[in-house]
Amino acid sequence: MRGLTIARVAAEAGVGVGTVSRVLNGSPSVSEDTRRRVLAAIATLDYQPSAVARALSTGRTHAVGVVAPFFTQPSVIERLRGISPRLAAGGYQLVLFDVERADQTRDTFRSLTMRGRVDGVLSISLAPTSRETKRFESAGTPIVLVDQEHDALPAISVDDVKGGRMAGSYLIGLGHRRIGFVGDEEENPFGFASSARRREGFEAALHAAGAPLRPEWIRRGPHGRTAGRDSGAALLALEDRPTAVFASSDVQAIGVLEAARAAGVPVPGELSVIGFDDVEAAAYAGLTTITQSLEESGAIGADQLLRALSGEPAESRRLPLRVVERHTTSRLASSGGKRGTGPTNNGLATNDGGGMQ
Amino acid sequence: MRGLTIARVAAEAGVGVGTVSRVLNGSPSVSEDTRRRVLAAIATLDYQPSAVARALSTGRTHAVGVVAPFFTQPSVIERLRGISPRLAAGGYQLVLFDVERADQTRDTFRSLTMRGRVDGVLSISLAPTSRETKRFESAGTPIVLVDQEHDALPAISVDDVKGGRMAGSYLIGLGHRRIGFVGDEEENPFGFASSARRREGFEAALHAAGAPLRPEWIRRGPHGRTAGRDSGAALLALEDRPTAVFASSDVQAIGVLEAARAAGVPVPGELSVIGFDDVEAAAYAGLTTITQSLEESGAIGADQLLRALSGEPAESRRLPLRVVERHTTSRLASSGGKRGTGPTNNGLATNDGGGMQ
DNA sequence: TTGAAAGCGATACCAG
DNA sequence: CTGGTATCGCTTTCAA
Repeated sequence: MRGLTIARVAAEAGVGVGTVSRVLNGSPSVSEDTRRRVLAAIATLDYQPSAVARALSTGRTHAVGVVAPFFTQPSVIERLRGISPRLAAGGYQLVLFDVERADQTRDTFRSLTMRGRVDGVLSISLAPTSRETKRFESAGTPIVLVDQEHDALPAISVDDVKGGRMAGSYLIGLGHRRIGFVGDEEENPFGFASSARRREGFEAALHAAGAPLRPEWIRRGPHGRTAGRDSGAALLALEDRPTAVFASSDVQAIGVLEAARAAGVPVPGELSVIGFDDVEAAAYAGLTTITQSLEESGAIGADQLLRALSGEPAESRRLPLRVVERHTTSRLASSGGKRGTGPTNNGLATNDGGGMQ
Repeated sequence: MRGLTIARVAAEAGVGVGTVSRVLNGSPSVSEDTRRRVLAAIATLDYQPSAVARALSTGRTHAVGVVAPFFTQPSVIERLRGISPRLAAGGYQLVLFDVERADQTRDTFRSLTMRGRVDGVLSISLAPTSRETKRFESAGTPIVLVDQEHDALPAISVDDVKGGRMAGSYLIGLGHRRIGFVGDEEENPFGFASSARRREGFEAALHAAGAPLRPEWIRRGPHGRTAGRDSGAALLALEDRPTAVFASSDVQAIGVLEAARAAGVPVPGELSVIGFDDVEAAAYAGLTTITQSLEESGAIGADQLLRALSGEPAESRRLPLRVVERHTTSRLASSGGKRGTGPTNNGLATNDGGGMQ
């Protein structure tokens, strides 16, 4: 059955196509009797309207494009977990645009401005250039950014510098003075800057406390667990090794934990580790970290985009950061400060919720 | 600039719309000179064709719908990791349909058969009813199933019964006789049956070896890490507790590992644990498991759908299963078999690749 | 309340 | 090689 169109339904019901369309869209100006007849015809024929035809006619696709770099990354997944249900509730489909290479970013944004592709865009960690931004504007396609700040576009962000400072201060508050850092390479083709900002805040905290800042304690490498493990191993191999480490992401922190285990360095006994993000695996690993409410950031971003889609202006939001104390940090043994000593078990947390599926 | 259409470009270039369309689609029958002129006009106007108009005209949306239950689950993510790049390479967009409640399944499949939504469907773990299957057929929408078998539709699957048998035999080969099982509830609204099938195979292996099969060693609960932990704890609290456990998924196995740690039971010293799936976290946790090549299953599913989309018939494929020995299983201490003893470190693996991002 | 017809923005066939 | 036009399937005036 090739062309089961609205015209066929109209014929079956003995009415005009306009009437069928009205029934389809719940228009009140259709007599109850006619409506029943049309509905019957629709059921008999098992008719389903064409989404594209409707989209071409109305100018709305009811689809939202979600742009994400390496969407299988834990932090991105958490954000998607917040985005998906909101979009679905708003009646929008989620079209996923994965970006695995920096040069794909431009192509992706370009294809997204093609009219009729999506009604709106949610961009995670990636920002359009000002030229692309203008394109979106002239195409009438709203775009909301997540995990970044922007002066012209609504964006959901956190204060990374402050987050770095929180991590530094937290460790210093535990009596640590020799503190290492494990983060991303700061020159990257994607333009990611959060790791660098977290490092800045971290260094500021150490500086303010008069703690030493050795260049060899600052390790930057690829984002990932294994790279984090390598950086951690390098740190632990140092003659004058740090007693604590701040990793600018949880996956890197988990790598550091592995390195410590491999080197036989007890955590948090001889090494305290704090991460950043609070992904699901952090709860599982018992990792102390700075939570940035990933899922919520996605949900809020989706909500703002939905607002924009419904005509109201979307707003930028800066989400709060908070230290989540778990089991990988503790007071430095030889110091006599005022904070309590952390637990001593390393590894698997036993009751930290988080429910990995 | 509201209506920047192909007509506007045609006017700008001083040609007909048909010619512009030919240029857009790389038709060879356009003189080099004309082509240049049209291209110039396109550049000047910064024109982008409308995807919906094109879709309505050609009957192809260049989008594929991916249906997945709880897409943030590790195993589903791994499959998506294989799917996404293939689809992108084939020029298709990925429209994600998350299913979180069983009753959404039908709505999802129904909306997917709406013509003009997507050109094809990839369904993970969820199967359409025969009625829905007919709908897809009459709509001309190819559909490929992943993680399930089907007699009328192409499907990418594994032999779950055999997998369960492999797990059971593996543990028996290590000298274990008292072996527990942790899996999903077998009556579930989604109709998932793999956990039940794995249990069947597992029990068959134990039966064949003459190993005891105590009802209290079989635990079924919700799919998830915390539920796995609870089941594991229950198993360990048993007077006559098992010396090994087969969990029908890695997340549940990881829960069992947590329970063992909480109970102070050394793994694999006093308890061997084997999982199923081989998700990324399994490598990280050093978990021995049965790999089912999740990412590859997604890639193959996508490839088959792409074939169907290009006219060739898609084929069903059954993927191989293989035991991946890591550090959570070892020979039963008191037994004198022929296999070597497993490593003794529990928890974090130190060099197992897997590169969690 | 309803039918007829004009778009929506491309593609593709048909002449020339 | 190129222009004109019918067509895709629906929504939305405009009259009646």
